[in-house]
Amino acid sequence: MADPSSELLAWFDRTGRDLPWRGTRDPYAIWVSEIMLQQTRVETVRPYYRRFLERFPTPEALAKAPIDEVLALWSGLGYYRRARLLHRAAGEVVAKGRFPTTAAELEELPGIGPYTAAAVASIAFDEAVAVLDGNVERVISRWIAFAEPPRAAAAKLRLREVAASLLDPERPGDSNQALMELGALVCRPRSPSCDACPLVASCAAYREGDPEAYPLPVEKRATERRRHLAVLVERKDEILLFRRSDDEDLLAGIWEIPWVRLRDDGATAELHLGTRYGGSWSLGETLRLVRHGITYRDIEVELRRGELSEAGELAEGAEAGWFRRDEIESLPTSSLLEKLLR
DNA sequence: AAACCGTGGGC
DNA sequence: TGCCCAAGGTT
Repeated sequence: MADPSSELLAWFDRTGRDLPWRGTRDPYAIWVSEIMLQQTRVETVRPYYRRFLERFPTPEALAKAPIDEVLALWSGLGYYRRARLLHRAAGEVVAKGRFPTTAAELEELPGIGPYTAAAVASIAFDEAVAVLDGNVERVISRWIAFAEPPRAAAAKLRLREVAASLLDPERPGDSNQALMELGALVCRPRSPSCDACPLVASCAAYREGDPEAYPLPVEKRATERRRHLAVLVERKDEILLFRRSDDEDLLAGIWEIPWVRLRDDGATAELHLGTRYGGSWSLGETLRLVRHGITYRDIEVELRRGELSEAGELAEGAEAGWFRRDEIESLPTSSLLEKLLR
């Protein structure tokens, strides 16, 4: 009874959180939760998950919805490509006529990689396949004092092997979730609570005395900062928005207020949103400039005083329109717009 | 393989 | 403030 696998599962049974996507065996619901949870915290996902499943309770409901409605429910969650791929994959499931039941089959769907395939297969279908997410990487790296950064494919393979050795074949879904839960609550990136850890007795990093030393750091690229200017343009009770082209890499198909890149000296240097704009808007409408800051990974958007002077036109694939605030809720938007209207 | 995609919380 | 980094996948 003192083997690590049993200790881990017993700990999970005792202290595991009661999350909305636990307590269901519906593979579709579990799938949706796993997509939303990609690189996204549990507390952020909660409200989105509830609304999304309420509106799209089945793959059929999701598949037949227009993509803009899917994106509207995803608005503010980030990584919008996830929503597009989920929508596309739902169409494939419906076309196929049945839900994929193995990790190998699941991984063929767009947006489902090794992690998500293993998570859905183990949780919904009891397939004894180990997940390797950021939590498991950290837990296992510490448990075996893994001496290389979890970057190369070979390193990940090794970590997954060890994770698999901790799997209870009778309860693979709970075993996987236990490892992730442990990483999220106890074996945290900083200040792990080794006192509360069910694996402490066999943890190599703990024995060495400095569990935080693992996993070994992955080299990170330098980030470039760019400054932008964003402007809220209003006329009466309407706001001017632009819909970014579906071909954009960043925020494809998302409605936003106009923002432009600034040169280092603060002058407008480059037009964003795939748009050109300027005098053509200023047809007597009120230009209201708002102060606000928002940061994408390496892009700072700053709302501040500015002059719009260049004449312009809409770029290929982009679209412009005036909307009342109550209409904007049903549009695909980003957090920039959501914060602005808050 | 490395770079890219959004956002928010924690320190 | 600035930086880390989160239930990753795609290219």
